[in-house]
Amino acid sequence: MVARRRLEAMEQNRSKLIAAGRKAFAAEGFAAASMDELTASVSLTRGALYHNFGDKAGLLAAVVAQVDGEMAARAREASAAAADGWERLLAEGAAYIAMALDPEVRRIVLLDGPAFLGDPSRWPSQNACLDATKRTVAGLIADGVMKRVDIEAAARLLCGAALNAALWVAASDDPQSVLPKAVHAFRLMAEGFLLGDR
Amino acid sequence: MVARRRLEAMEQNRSKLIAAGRKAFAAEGFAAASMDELTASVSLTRGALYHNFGDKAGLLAAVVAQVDGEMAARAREASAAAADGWERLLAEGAAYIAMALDPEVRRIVLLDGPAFLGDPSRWPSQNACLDATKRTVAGLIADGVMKRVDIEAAARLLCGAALNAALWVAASDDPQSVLPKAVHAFRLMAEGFLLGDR
DNA sequence: CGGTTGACATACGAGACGTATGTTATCTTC
DNA sequence: GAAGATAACATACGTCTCGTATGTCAACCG
Repeated sequence: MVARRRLEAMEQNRSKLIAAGRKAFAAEGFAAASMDELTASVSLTRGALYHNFGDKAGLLAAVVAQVDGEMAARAREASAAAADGWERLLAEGAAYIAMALDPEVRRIVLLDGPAFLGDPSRWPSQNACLDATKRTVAGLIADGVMKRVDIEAAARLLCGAALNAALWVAASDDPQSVLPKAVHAFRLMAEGFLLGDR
Repeated sequence: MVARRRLEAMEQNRSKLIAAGRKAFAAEGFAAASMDELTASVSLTRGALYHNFGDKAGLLAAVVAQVDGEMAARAREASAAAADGWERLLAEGAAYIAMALDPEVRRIVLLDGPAFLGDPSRWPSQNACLDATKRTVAGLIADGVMKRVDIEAAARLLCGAALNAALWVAASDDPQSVLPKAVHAFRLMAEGFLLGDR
């Protein structure tokens, strides 16, 4: 407690800053968040921030990576509970829609992330949604379940549909009542990729 | 030329500011654009800006409304050229994907717009993409072409898929080669909403 | 044990936004 | 037709923010 190792203390400060970033960015948005207030809220100064993350966008990238990692974990849970490969794709989609109900996810990953960090597929954290969907789609095409379509195109469309539906659900007046509508429509649309008729 | 009517001059200044906003926001992004430089580029000062648009976000809203209006016009053109109702939906989707190749549309309407103005469906300009798609979907359901699904949900998913695919196309290294892949995948996915099998 | 390095704090400067105040041309009203 | 009122800007100011440059202190190392 008294004499911590240097790296250990540094890692602790990084965690505190990232945690403060999640709160501030989610509450006020990236642009409006003040780095002075943010760092002071964890008893540090901007010196620590610029030393660890380079600039304000660097902290955003670190926050996005953390949230994105948690999203990937939840997606894997939903995926594991599914029976076959096709149900796995649908489960992942429903999971992403549900995840976007979290204000942190919505504001940080879906709005400010693309606006201030550029295209999600070029993030260091590699956007969990896209990555998982691409793998699932690739498997379904190989198994002859899905029509032969460009993997990245299908993944982009599916993720885009899911995340956009999620933004709608979150912005609606009664999220809980429109969520099933979104999930149902997503399922129908995804079935457009199914081979045969069933 | 010499003694213009008051309202006419004011409308001209508004137009100049909006035009400057389109350039600056597209080139530097909303957050990085300086209102001093922007107003000076059309021989005005920030006084004119704050008098006409209230604040910086007000100018963004005006710019978004203008670009959004142009998008709606182009969507109507694409729609009018289509044979039946279903082809009209696909044509609109393809048109939106193509439109997002324009850096102005991408940066202003798809990235900064949602981030700084909130959910597109609550914009004063009412988001052309969403609105047109909703009308088309409603017609197709009434005609028994599409499955009975929540209209807003279907429109949101279709627009989300199209716009997200567009962001992918735009961010790719060779946009012209991936665009057909995106359009093809969009068509397949939309067919999930079709009644019957063909 | 003294020098060095790294992690962080502090001080500073450059802009940027929004507002409050001033200025001028146009419109109204008697 | 002239004076007051109003609208459309310009100007000046204060406050905030980010990024950097400099300072400082504890931890490490030979």
